Amino acid sequence: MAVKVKKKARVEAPEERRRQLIDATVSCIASHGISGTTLRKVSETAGLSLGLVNFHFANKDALLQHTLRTLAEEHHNLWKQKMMKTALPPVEKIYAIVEAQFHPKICSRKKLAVWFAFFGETRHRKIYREITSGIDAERMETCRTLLQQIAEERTLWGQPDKIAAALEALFDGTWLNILMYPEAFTRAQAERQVKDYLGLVFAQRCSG
Amino acid sequence: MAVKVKKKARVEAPEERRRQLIDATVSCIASHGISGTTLRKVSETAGLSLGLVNFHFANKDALLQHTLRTLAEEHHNLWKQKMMKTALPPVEKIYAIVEAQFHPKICSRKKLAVWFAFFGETRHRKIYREITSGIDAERMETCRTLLQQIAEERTLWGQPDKIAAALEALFDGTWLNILMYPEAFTRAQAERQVKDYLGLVFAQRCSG
DNA sequence: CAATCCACTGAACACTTGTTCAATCATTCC
DNA sequence: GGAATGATTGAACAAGTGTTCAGTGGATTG
Repeated sequence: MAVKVKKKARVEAPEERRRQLIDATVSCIASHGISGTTLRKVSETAGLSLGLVNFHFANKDALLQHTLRTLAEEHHNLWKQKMMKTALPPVEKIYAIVEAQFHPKICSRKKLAVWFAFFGETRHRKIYREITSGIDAERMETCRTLLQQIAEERTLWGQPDKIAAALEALFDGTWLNILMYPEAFTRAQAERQVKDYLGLVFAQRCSG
Repeated sequence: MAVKVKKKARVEAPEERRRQLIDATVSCIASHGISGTTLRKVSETAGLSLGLVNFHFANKDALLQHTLRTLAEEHHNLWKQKMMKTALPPVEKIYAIVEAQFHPKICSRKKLAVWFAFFGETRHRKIYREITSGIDAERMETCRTLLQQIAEERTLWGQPDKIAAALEALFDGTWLNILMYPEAFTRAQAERQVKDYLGLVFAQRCSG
């Protein structure tokens, strides 16, 4: 009966264990909030012992930081990759960034809950802000550059940096709406909403 | 030397004490997050004794709920009042709602920190969502109605409910940007940003 | 096989938490 | 003035927290 099912090994590679613990942390934050995320709950969710958390992470705060960093990297990798894949036209590249923002892998309710749990703590834990600010700034700058390129070939209704800022706000705002009122706001609607805004900005309605 | 300075009375009217405790809670959440807000810190911030918190509020959770409700009511009262004050034209009424959203009394960094601290907990504490959903829905419905009225007298670039949803996202998104990157995003800029969006939607660029 | 290594365990520790409650104090009422 | 009322205090308590660490055992090496 010794089927070769990948059972939970008693001993695993450190990276694998860290990943398991981070996954468990994401689940815990999503269902109990940061204030309700204890090391006991994390270890229990991961099916591991309490002491193991402090073995793989210096302390609880390090675990939380790694969790946020993992989410941030995942997001960063996705929009970067999606954007690179698309060939030349800048308009399509911006749309690719929008699609990455609302990709199921990134924009699940569970992960949104974790994102906003951290956002809610950014004021007094500036390390959290530092972790996210990097990718936020890079994406916004990328959008600004793309908009600048678009502006050279067609009339844009607004300045590129203003539009990039509005885009950033739409990203975060629609995320929050999906998190709080998932019955009223969906990923697909949010994606359409942001694209509609871009369509409004791009349209050469009455090219004089 | 007995100047009639309003010193902290040892005994105060219950409502006054409750207000003091809620103010202290706002300060605590803003500087330590919800997870770092303890009854000891709240009572210390308020300059009152520990036991008094549980005397005026059933428990810690009741205190937090009253705090959120107070913020929600303050916001609701402001935009309602600002909107009523403005005379007839619906366009001006929408602008009044925008201005209320970014009014210094509502949109201070301190209060934004508290708002997002609660947003970060809404997934597992549905009571928080219930408290805010009421005013959110009412404001969005009001905007939708106003946009419908505007659509009757001029061409609107988009459907009223879609625009109302985008407006909602812009409100929340700009709030988050101000909270996280106050050096890069200000209240005034945010207000202008939202108004620019409305300008884009309202403009009869090439009225055929 | 024996020895070494190190991921792993969970009991134990010091500390903080929310909550309770008997005692205290200022005020109000007769 | 004296009693009654009710707001206020802070010590005490049980429950839960993050962290430590001596010990366990499965894998790897010689």
